[in-house]
Amino acid sequence: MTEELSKTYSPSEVEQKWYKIWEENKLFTPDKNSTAKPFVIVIPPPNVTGSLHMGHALNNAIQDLLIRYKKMNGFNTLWIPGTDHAGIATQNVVERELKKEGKRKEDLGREKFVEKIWEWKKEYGGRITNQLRRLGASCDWTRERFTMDEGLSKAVRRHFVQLYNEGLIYRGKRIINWCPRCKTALSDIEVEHETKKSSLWHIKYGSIIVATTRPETMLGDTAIAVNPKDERYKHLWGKTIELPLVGRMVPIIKDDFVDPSFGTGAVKVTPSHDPNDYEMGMRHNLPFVNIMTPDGHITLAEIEKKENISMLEGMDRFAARERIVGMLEENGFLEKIEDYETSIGHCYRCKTVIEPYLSDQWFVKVGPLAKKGIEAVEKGEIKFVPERWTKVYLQWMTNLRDWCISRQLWWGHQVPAWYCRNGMTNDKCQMSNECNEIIVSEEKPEKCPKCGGKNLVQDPDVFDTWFSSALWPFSTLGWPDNTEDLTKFYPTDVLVTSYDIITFWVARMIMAGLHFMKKAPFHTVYIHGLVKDIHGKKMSKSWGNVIDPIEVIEKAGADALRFAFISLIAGQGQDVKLSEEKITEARNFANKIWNVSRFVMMNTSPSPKPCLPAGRPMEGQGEELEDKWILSRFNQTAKDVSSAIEKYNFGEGARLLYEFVWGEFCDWYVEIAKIRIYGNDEKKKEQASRILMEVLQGSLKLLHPFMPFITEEIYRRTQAKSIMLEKWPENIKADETAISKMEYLKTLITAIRNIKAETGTQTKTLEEVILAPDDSEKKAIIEGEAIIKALAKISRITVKDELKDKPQQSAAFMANNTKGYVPLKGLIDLEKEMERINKEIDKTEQEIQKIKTLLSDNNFIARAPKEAIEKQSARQKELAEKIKLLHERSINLCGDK
RNA sequence: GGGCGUGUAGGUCAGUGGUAGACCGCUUCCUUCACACGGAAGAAGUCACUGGUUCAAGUCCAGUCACGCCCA
Repeated sequence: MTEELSKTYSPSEVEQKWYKIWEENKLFTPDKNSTAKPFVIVIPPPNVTGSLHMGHALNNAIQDLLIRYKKMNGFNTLWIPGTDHAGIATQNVVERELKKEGKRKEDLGREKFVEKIWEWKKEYGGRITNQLRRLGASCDWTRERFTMDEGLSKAVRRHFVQLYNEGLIYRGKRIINWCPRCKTALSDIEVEHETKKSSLWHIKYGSIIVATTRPETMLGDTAIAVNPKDERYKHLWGKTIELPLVGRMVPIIKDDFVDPSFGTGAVKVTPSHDPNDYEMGMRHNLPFVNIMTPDGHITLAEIEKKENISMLEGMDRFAARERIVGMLEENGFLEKIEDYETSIGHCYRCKTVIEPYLSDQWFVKVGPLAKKGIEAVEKGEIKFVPERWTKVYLQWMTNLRDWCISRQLWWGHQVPAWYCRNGMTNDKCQMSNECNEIIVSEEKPEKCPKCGGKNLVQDPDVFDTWFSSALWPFSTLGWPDNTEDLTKFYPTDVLVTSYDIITFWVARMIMAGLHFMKKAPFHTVYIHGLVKDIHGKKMSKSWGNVIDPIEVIEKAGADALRFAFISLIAGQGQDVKLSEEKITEARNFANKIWNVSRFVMMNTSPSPKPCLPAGRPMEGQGEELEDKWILSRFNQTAKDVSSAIEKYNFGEGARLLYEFVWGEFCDWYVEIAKIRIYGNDEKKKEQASRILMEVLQGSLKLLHPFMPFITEEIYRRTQAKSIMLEKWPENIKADETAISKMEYLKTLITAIRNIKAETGTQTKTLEEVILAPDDSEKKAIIEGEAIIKALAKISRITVKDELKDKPQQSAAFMANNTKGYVPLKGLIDLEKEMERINKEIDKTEQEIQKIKTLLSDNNFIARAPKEAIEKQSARQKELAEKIKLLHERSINLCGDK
């Protein structure tokens, strides 16, 4: 009949098989001839050197859910995958590899080193994309892109040249964030600030005392500043004082920037080593004295040579701090040291303390670009989900400083700018020359347009990685060429990402998209939380709390991991706390799906298996009450799951399916269907198995975006067609009467089971149950007689209109408006039963008291809507009945004694 | 300092003004032929606190406390 299915589901046996089939059959590639509306997502490109972590797993599970859902809903879906060259991170990885061989990148030279990275990329670059396949991501791999591909590199060059020609990019000497370990500039957001305990050193500068958190930079001081309103220092205005140790004479200047309440109200000014001091230096025309090498060591090259400080030459910046403080103390310049908390910037890639550093860099003038980006969101062209992230985005966009895009790295897109070195005789000053022309061009220019010289040297710097990933939504589609894909698939639809990247990436994509494509790159930005461990801690190697997604996939299956994630997503984009327990729960759910499918297939007619569209009209057809019920509930579930997904309430969708499949289909419908399945009526048997298969197939479709592998595996055992190509069930018809009848029957059965469990007769089939229902309930009881008998294990149901003579030695219960008695002659433990009843009475009385108070409240009667009042009165009546019954029962019990 | 978020059962979390929910764990019972990764039943709540709005607040508003994150 059916090939044997194992008792437990083994994901490892099926997952990779199906992925291969899907990919080989190009099920992830959009149909070229389709006229259907496209639905497009671009993947947030993971770092090419990375490996899949839980953050990726969550992010891609969501995207895959959307893509699979939309595909089943008739959209021509496209999910573009790819990876990011991640400048610093990748360079660091390969540098570390080199270090193992005892080499530095300088030993190889730039060209060889970059070659080495490409080799590395070739070997390991496919790791993360293969891991995405393990997850089940339905990416169109035929369109896979890498940010350093030829096409994308061309896009970056166009990006730069166009902005430059529009006056939105400039080069200049500014204070930037410098990482002395990576030896490159960083943008403002690549610096992580951390508040740390430090000191505030008070140093005597002649008659003035200045307070500073960075005493070592005093070597580069070129002024002392005070606030012009600060009367304390009036007598010193315009005077000069001698810099301790260094001996240089520096002026005392007035500047509004100085906060009189900070320290002594007088501050040292080091224009080359502090962004605020830089501004002051510019305002007051101060000299700029650099005292540090790019790797964070002291240099005295720009300082007048003096014997007493010569030992500082080449000293590490932190050692120099201690040394200088020591020297100040020895020479009586140190007034005092205070404890002080200060915020210190660190490199986001290597955590080294950032140095504000004066250097030549390329900048994007973001003002005009940000303006468009703000308008697009304010006008609703782009919507953030959850909505609250809009504020974060807008706040950031309105406070933007110009973006430093040049990086002193070897790996990345080299800046397409050439310097004319014509007439240059001295190789020492690399960037200065007599012609002085900068040529910005997508391709290398032949000669200098100004002087005709051919000695052109390209800027050695590369771009910030985000400068290229800003273009991702259209560079992946072929821009700047006007390709078919670009016309067809831009703008994309939804961007799925976590909140930590809104500023890095989302904002920049929006700016670039609006500027170059004149259209926002997506209409919706769905922001999800970060993956944390069960205690809410970030997963990190140093904490030792990392769960590896691939290990989970191997143990529990990708479906389990995905379902665990999705069901953990709350409506508001909170962080997701992943635990082994949640994964186990999801694995158990997969196993439940597997087993109910086994049951259905074991009881289904031989092939060809019926292929019935789920959710067809349910009137007529001679179906039983339970059939109408389950089909109605299926249709409601389909509708509710759709609406949850449309509203990005993915967790809600998962919970609805879990509840329907396990709590309704397995726990109730299958049990009820067994009456016919194991019965003798062939026609009824056929009918039941047909509905079983129908609901199973429908449920598999609804589950598919959540759990792609198991649903395909089972579906293909019932169908030749891939479930990916099936239509999403969308018949909304539901038979409300059937639903309420079944809900009542479930309540009744649970009530009887309860009595049986309390009286220890759970496993026995009891002879009789006596029921006194109201009219509508009576109908349900008659219709559901077989169901009650089978599920509550009762041989006979006696329905009475009125209960005149109360059955002796029986347990009583209420199920909605039905009074019920289970005769239990000789089976009742009187004391226990009495206890149970008293407890029940207490509980019921408490509740009834609450309602009484409410109903006697004139305000409630006057102002509450009619339905609310009616509902409460009905409830009161019901409870009163129950109390009455319980009291009667209590008296009867005494009689029984 | 500014902003955002969170606080509900022992744990982890849902919750849409009108009877407080799920899973795990716990208690009792069940190896019955889809599944012990299972089934049945049950116990377990000061919805952080204080006020306010409302006939009615876990839900809306204000404040307080605790924790977390982001920005400066």
